[in-house]
Amino acid sequence: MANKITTRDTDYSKWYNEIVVKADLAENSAVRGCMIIKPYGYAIWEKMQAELDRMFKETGHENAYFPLFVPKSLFEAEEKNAKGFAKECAVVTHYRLKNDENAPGKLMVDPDAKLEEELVVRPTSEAVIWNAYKNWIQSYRDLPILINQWANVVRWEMRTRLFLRTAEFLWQEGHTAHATKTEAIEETKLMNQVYTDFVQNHMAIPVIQGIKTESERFAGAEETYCIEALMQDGKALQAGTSHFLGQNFAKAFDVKYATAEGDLEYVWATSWGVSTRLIGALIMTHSDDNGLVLPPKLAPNQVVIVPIYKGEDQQKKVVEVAEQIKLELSNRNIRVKFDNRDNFKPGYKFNEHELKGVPLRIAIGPKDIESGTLEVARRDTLSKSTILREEVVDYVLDKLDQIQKNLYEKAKDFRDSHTTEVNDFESFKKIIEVKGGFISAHWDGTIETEDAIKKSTKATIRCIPLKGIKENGKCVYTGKPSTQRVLFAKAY
RNA sequence: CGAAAUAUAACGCAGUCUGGUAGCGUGUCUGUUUUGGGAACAGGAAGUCAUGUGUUCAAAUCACAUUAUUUCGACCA
Repeated sequence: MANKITTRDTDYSKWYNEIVVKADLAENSAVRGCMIIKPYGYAIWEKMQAELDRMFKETGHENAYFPLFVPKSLFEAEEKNAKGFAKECAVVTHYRLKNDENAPGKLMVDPDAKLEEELVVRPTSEAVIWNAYKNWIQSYRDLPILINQWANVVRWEMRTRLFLRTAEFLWQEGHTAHATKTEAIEETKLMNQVYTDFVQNHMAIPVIQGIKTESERFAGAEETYCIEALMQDGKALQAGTSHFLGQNFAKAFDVKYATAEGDLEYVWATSWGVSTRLIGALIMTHSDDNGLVLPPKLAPNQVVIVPIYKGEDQQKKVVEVAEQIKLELSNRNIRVKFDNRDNFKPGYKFNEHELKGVPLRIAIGPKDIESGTLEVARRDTLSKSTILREEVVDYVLDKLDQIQKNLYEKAKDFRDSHTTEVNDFESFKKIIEVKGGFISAHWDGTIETEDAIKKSTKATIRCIPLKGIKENGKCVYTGKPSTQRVLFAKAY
């Protein structure tokens, strides 16, 4: 009951449960909405981390680590940011427990150990980081600062949803400081592109790049660039954001640098992040009724070998061939697992690895040994073929590549067929209700209209697409003139 | 915080209306036989029925309160 995850049409629980479970921390615990990432799920996260980290470094960034605790005075320095997060902060007020005299064996918060200044558990790290940057930046020679942090953050949401909105989550947050506005904006766009490349090429999830409207923008940002993906149930998911922060944080933390001309100027800032929410996106984009479907580039095991045999003689022969194939594949950097557990039957293993989303499965039995063949099954299409034993390496390399592409194409076809151009509000309402997905429509650019549409349909503006075509039209709600279509959808 | 539903074994559930021995499936443990799509049989272990109070000869079951969870609102990556 506690672990059941149900969206409107789809029960994702069996897929999630391979990867993550809701943390059952304690009876009557006030901590809700935390998750335990199981080893298999964490292995996927590690793959994602490794690739993102490589991309960050390739674009000139370095990793660093900053404190979990943010003194309240620092936190409130940038007003808009503080206000945006104020309602969802966990706050540390005491630093000690003591024995409870009224309840032997129990502990209580020591009232004498009240902190003079409360500590906010970071919901994001701008405040601590910019407090540090103040001391790191003196001159234009110190710029740019291009730093990324891998960390956990806490956001005490009213309502949590496993994976997509947990109270604590893992993420990376990049925080950069630049001498010029142009350079900072370039950085913001660059990271938006890095996220796009990663999500599309590695996660096989097609995304729309765009900028957020004022009401959806990050608290404290001047412009928020985002990538938006569409899930199989027709709801949109924000997959990654990069923010141009202007000089807001520089002014709040008084971070100035001496220019080459000797003037003092405030620096320009960006921040950008993606979180474990991406694993949720991965599941909800590709999975089918048989369980997870993982893109080869992120699958902890790309190939699993299942042996089939009767009796010890056969077992010996089959295992020998299987080990040999495993070696051949590993030598080509393919992540391969030989499932030689003797206490499960092949059929059980087939189903288990399907549930876990392993892209390719190789079955080897006595018949194959005799004929020099192998049976290879694809997870994405659930189709099986028999191949020659000596072709295995080339075949696997080729198929892994195909699966990666096929998953992307499939997701893209779904996304495209669930993106509808709409020109009047009646169809807007109908499409959102019946079909779901993205709606491309004209908007007059005002918050009032955005709000009214949200109230009436629950759909929000996901983004103003970067690659949108300029065209003159009339706002779908007010009929006022507009120059570009924006993307609406119901969102997670 | 508003509205509704739910809480029984590790997991999924029945039993509650109509009070009277704590049940089923999966998993788990032992043994034997099994292995080309979730094995079969036999035997075993496992539950303060969310918590508290009340009604009753008797409460998983009825009443009241509390807590937690889920879904829908408001909030949000």
